[in-house]
Amino acid sequence: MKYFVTTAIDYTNSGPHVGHAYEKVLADVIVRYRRQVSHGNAYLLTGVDQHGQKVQQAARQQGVEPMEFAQRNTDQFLRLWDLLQIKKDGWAATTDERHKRAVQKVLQALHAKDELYKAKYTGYYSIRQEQFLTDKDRDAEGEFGPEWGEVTYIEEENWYFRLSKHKAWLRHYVETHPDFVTPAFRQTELLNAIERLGGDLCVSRPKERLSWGIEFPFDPDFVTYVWFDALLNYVTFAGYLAEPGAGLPDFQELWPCQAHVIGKDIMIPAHGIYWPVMLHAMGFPDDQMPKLLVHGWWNLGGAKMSKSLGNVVDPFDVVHRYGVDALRYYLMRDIVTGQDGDISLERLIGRYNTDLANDLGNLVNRTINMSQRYRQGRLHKVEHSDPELTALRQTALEVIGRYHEAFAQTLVHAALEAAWQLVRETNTLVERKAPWKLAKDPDRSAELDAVLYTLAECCRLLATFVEPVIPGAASKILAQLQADPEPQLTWGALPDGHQLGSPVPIFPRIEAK
RNA sequence: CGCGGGGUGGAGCAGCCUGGUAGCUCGUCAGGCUCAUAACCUGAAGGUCGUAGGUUCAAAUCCUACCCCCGCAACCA
Repeated sequence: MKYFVTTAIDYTNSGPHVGHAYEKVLADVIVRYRRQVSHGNAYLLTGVDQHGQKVQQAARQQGVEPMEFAQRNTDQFLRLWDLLQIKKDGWAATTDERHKRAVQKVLQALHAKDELYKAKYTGYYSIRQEQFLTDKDRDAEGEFGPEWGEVTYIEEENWYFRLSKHKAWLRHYVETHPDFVTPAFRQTELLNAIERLGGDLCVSRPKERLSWGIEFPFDPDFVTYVWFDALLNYVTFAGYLAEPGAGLPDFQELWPCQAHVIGKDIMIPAHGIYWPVMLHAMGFPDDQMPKLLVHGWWNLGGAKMSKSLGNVVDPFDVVHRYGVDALRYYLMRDIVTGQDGDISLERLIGRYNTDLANDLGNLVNRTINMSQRYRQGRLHKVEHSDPELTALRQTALEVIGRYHEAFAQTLVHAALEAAWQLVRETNTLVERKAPWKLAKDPDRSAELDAVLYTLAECCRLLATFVEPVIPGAASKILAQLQADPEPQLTWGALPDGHQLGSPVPIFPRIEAK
């Protein structure tokens, strides 16, 4: 079994902003941690949602084919994930033929089980916005405003999924599986939403209205509703119903998914209601249900980031100006997983300069430098009973425990906080032991060796602690230590006689503009 | 009674689930060190943890009521 994590697949009607980046970094960090503790047995799936009306509309506005338009935005996302060092194992693009075929098989199977039915729908329809309107779309006077353009009352046939039939099952499932949703407070919200659940889910769109989608295998005048198509990516790209030789993973190896990493906006109804019910209807037993990890939002100056307000932060720009380590570290450090945060470039620079440059980077630099200066970079793993060194080693062991504990609850900020306790105490030890004084006293030569070894070993551990969050920097630290790049979260992995490399600042300070 | 989140030293945030000396970063003040990226270390000032009750030997943490702020059409993590 592999530890399987997915992200939401991003909608390709426009390019990425920093919120998209946050989610992918979070998922990547979780998977990188799991790879550390399970010798690489983890799998990250991310991708793009390319079908649907908004894409078709946006493409038309620009006068290009939907596929071309979607591909353009897809390329943007791919470029960003590369830039952000997102180590994805699978790529879910919903126009992939393998996905389409699997979705059609699911539709066919649900149809055969009488989970789908065809019915007429009547309602108000906005031609300009190409969508049905509900009472919520009415203005204060109870009218549909001019933003909707011409509104007509129409009748349309569609396919429906028997959602409400499974309401009781879903309520019971969520109530009896408190780990279905993380963080816990979201479960209340979900249960409330389940109670309000009314009718069934319309899962088709007539082709004459929307051509950009997956065709119904048993009724070619219809295409699949975009959410129904999109949610299935989590199984289709994990190998569910895949044909032999399709180049997809072995489904048994991955499923059930340990964490669908999603934003709070798409928990209800898509991931908290539609998705588990779809799986249940498809025949997935309760012990094969996935888990949800719901994250918060980055606001800007206290306001929600939105394309229409134009207050979005461009992740390409941030990486270009401050580097990928600065962005990844900031996104993971300055928000509590699950809560909202407020993004600030001043704080990003501050976090980078104090935590990474001053505290961690400088510690590594001074450690290696002193070893080079006093011992030509060669470590001596000597026995000692120095209480301060013993205490620091004890701290290191405690931090290993807290690090695992934090990740067990996917509290990335807590893992980093734990690591920084070790950073601080190691820096304190340098002051206390003052190796530059020990170096002048031949009688304390063994003590100096013990100190230098302890410092180097702490640096090695710290590199491992930060690897999930800032993998590039971590490997640079390990390279300068000339340590084994394989993570070893135990004390004493550096052997006696180990030769360190040369110190080069890893996090150059960002100077204020 | 729509749903949910939040209110912790000057600023920004942890801690609350699993009650027990209030913690981190920045800022301010005073010292130390010189190995290091003018980085590092120590000490100090500064908080009745939104308000009022309750439970308890003990409450930022649990319970009740109230006050204030934020989000909940679409784009959208």
